[in-house]
Amino acid sequence: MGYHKENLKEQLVEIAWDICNAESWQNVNMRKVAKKAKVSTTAFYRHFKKKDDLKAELIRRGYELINEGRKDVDTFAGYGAHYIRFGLDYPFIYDLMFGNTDLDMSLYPDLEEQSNAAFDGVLEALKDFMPDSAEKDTRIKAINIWASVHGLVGLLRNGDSHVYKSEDLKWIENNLEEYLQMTTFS
Amino acid sequence: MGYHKENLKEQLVEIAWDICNAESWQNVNMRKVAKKAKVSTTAFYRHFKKKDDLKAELIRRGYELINEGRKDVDTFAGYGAHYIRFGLDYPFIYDLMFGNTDLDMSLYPDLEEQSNAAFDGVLEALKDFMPDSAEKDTRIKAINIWASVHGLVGLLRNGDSHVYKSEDLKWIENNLEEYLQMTTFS
DNA sequence: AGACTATGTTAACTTAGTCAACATTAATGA
DNA sequence: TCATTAATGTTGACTAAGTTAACATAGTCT
Repeated sequence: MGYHKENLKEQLVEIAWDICNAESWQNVNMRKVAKKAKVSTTAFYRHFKKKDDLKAELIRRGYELINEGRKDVDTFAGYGAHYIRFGLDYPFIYDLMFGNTDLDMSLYPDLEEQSNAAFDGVLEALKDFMPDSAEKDTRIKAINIWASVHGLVGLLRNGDSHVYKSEDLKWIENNLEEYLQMTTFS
Repeated sequence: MGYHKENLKEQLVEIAWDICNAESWQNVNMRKVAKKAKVSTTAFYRHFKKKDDLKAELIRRGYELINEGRKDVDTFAGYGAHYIRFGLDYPFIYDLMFGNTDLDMSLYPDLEEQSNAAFDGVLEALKDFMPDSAEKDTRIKAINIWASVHGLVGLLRNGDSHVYKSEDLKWIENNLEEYLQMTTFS
């Protein structure tokens, strides 16, 4: 069974993931992906409507990866550190996920589901950690944590172009859990 | 004096700013900008080496705007709110500034200067606010605040695609100072 | 005036996303 | 079984957009 290729769709996604992961989304183009898969440039369009679909699928897989790894973590700071490490381990995928995706999200419900799951993780973990706080305070705190975790990844990635260079950021990177303790429950 | 146009360079930047501000950087292209300025498409290249230079200039002006407005603010939470409001008032410029700029920063020292100034603002304000903290703790706190402010803008902008929709985010948006107090010095 | 520099235009090249027309392989059902 | 249909692939072409080269003209300086 199979045409020229077995499961070309999956292959294209994996090739795109690899290029994006190694060189950024900017460097993912149809001709390159197709060449690596040894098919014609336009074979892609038998499996996706447009390039954005490919982008959405990479992002979805990024969330999936985060959400899977999350299961092995049990402390609250561990959750945060897990998100941050994902950003550092997959910088270009992360860029794609949290930069300006310019995607019409309504077209990609699967993606939305995974991204909601990622957010829910924070809330759940936080509820366990501060069970006696008012519901609303917990939610506000969750928002704050989510916000700072994602902002921090940006700083850790681009730290060199700002004042807080190597020293502090390196310390944070090597002591993520401690940093999160300090800043989350100060 | 002047050739066909007076200060075409400035004009091009302003046109690009307007388009970007209204429709996002994606919608800024040379042909469109040139047309609005009533010059040929390539006149641009007499004033800039490449399109990235234009992007860098828009980003630089974004920081400039933030830094100027900052002077009118005097409370710490006020600073944070000022940054956040900028992100909400100039969403597409903000995207450009804090998304994946994909710029070779070493080529744009003026830009780096403005962005460092923005970061320094946080540190200065914080020092006044917690003068008796250890130097390092203050810096770590500044990083945390910077991170959460920028993360929050992202959430306020894309809140609809996450769990924490309208309610909480709207409250935060209308009570920025209070939110910052709550989360910064909890 | 003559030479040099700055600014602008036209035409063309390049890269990249996408579509239409056509070809072929697998699946399906009378 | 075999003819029809659906799925998958290829070729060639179109379009949009960034950029360059060659040329033209306007201002400046000695």
